[in-house]
Amino acid sequence: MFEPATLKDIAIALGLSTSTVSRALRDTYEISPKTKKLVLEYAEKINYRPNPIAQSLKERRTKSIGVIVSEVANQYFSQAINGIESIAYDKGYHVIITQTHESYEREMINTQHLASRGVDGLLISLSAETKDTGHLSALHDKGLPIVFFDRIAEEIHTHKISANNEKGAFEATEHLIRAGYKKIAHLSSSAHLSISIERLRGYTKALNQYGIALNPDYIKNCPHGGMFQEETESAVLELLNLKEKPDAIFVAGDRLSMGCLTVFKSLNVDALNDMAIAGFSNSDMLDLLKYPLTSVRQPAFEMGQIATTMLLQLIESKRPVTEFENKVLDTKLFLR
Amino acid sequence: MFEPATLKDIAIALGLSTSTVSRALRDTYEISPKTKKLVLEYAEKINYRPNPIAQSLKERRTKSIGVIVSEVANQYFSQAINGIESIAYDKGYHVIITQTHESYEREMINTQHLASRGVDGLLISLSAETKDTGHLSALHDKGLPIVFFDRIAEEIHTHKISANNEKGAFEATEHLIRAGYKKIAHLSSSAHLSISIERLRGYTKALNQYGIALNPDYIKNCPHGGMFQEETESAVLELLNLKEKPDAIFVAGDRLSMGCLTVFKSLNVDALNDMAIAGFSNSDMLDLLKYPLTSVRQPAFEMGQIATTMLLQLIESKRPVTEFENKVLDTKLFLR
DNA sequence: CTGAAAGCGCTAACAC
DNA sequence: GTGTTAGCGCTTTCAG
Repeated sequence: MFEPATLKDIAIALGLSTSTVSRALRDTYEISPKTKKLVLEYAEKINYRPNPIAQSLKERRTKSIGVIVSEVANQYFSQAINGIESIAYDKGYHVIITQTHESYEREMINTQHLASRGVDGLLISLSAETKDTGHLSALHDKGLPIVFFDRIAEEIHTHKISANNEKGAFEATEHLIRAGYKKIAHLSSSAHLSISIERLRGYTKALNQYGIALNPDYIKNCPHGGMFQEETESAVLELLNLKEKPDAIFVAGDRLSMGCLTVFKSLNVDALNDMAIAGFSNSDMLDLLKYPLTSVRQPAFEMGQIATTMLLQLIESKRPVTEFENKVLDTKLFLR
Repeated sequence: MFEPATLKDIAIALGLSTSTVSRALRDTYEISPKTKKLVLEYAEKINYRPNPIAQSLKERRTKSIGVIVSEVANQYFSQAINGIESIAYDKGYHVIITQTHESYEREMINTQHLASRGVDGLLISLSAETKDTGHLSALHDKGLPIVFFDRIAEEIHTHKISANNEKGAFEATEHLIRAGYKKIAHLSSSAHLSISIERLRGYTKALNQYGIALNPDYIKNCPHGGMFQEETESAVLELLNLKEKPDAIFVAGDRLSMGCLTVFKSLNVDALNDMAIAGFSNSDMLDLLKYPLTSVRQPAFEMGQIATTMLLQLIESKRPVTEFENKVLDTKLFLR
């Protein structure tokens, strides 16, 4: 097996002590130039790398951050992850990605796992099932830095970054209204998620502003964010079977938007022609779709970058941070 | 900061030695039932978790595996990752995902990073740029278990799992031929990748078998697997500008298939009607596309599972493994 | 300027 | 059955 060189190997080879070698390799300001040179050259020659596990044990940090998302197959999240990596790697941090698949239980397991593996901080977007955030506040109270992105926990006092969901939802709904639709339904993820609440608010606001009455039957939630297609399917069918059938749907999520189109596809095409859709999506393929989908796009990459910058700031701060930011970024509407 | 309980804390609280506590918590067969019970209950009560960093340092293993893929946004890879996780988590292993974005340099950096962080093994699908696999064979020679999936390095002697690319390519090409197309081009990732070689072989074989001459001008490679849209665009334009314009394209990759459609979209629609496409893709959205794309789908989830099973077998094997498997799974053709 | 020694949390001979 | 001790690889007082 794979036995990398250690400090001790260098020390023995050079007739020095491990502490001298250790200092020569990093510290410097009290080591003679000649030993330093000697050590550095030898280390270079044998391609020495300090054992990060030993360093972690000693220094009580792992130079790694944990990320918890619903699923990497979701375009929004894969773009956010790219943003996260771009910052983290620059600063010498490793990124450990985990997926909840919208399950509360998985979220708890992943959280535990990451915490016990000693990540220095956590970047999380809550699962659709998550109502209770006790698993997170427990860790947060013990001092683990956490930053929320996209799907926020209001009750935990830390940095947060999200899209302007209300405004984005407003604009999408407004677009439908201006296009002449009056019976606009709303298909959303689980009702308690921050993004669902905000998007619902934007939808409601747009209806109000244009003098359209809110019809409670028009609002459908998918408790698993459409992770199971049956969920989306039955929600859409319920809408289609209403006596007063809606003529448009504002969909509050990437996976739901696709799920919704899939349901439409499986039905007759007529159902489509008089049913417009606008929805949140970060997919790059929307222009290639058979059905025009007006989309609200979040600045995912940038959100990932900002979340990571915030987290590293918490991690590397000398004194406890007490002022927290709640950053909100604008979405962009793409008409189709 | 976050200071979890240690063995010592338990030992002091219970008036035992750390070794007794350590044994009580795990070993057992020589600890008296009563102390065992005492320790277990107390540990449970204070919610004790062993420090994995210390365990790793001691036991020279981290119970984590590294994964290197091009990008998680690629459906094939996100599905494979789900397969990987499903096995790894079951066996108590943590999964660290990294992306190369098809860059050789990133691949080397990620490999180094994962190795130095002490992953117990590596699951890798080569980047499009990678020609030299010295960075991997160096680690492999030192004893790091590595399993290749999808994009294989022939020269490294270890377990490998891939799709039957040749057969998949053959079937897709054959489908185009039977549909009446005769001037079939081939758009592929970088020429040296195992998947490119195999898919080219399948394409060639189908042409041969149906008595169609191979036209070298019809074969275009994208050295970055279409990671940059310009690359795909210029390749497709070159095909379209040939005096003897092809009437169909067989595309050898997920990203390339989408890139190709995007180029088509940006051109006039007529270019589409007389240009059929068949290609490798694991996207779930193909049925929703404006353009019918006959697709070759790989059993991504299963491949991830098998690769992980193989890797864990290498990692946990008592004696050095010398017999290696080269598993090949069938693809599935979806006509559109 | 350099070395000896302690210790991070855990496991495993080796006593007794 | 349980305690003592050493040691994984590294950093960091504390002495010289």
